Amino acid sequence: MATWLFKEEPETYSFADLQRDGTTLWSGVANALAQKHLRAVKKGDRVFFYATGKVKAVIGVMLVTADPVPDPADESGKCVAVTVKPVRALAVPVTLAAIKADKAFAQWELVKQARLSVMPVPDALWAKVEKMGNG
DNA sequence: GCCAACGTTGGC
DNA sequence: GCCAACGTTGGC
Repeated sequence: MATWLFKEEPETYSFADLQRDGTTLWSGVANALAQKHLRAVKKGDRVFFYATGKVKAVIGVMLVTADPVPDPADESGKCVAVTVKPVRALAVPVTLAAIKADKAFAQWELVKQARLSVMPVPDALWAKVEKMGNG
């Protein structure tokens, strides 16, 4: 099982929206590197929901419920999308500021490459964020 | 195929 | 609201 982080602007689609919907197709990822990561996602993988914009924090955990499929919104047919469902909201949001303040995260794409919207999460960092999110 | 110009994203 | 970083586009 691999672990990932997906970014979304909560005014576009929030974690609460996902909890309400029960499941959603994570589509509309256009960036080439983000697509490369997305194609490597597998059913059963876990994903952090990171809210951009005003929130700027990891706020929830999701589960991938199906392997990547062609993104129905993409006319080129090259992009993929994955289906996710919510697992739980973190007790405490893990803010970008808190992540940046800890040098263990210094090499992570979340810190180094602000515009990347899909990225892997190394095991050690996943455990650390989960611990920080438990409050 | 290169690169300048332009557009977009996301943090501040 | 601004701007840095980065991606994309289009002219050559």
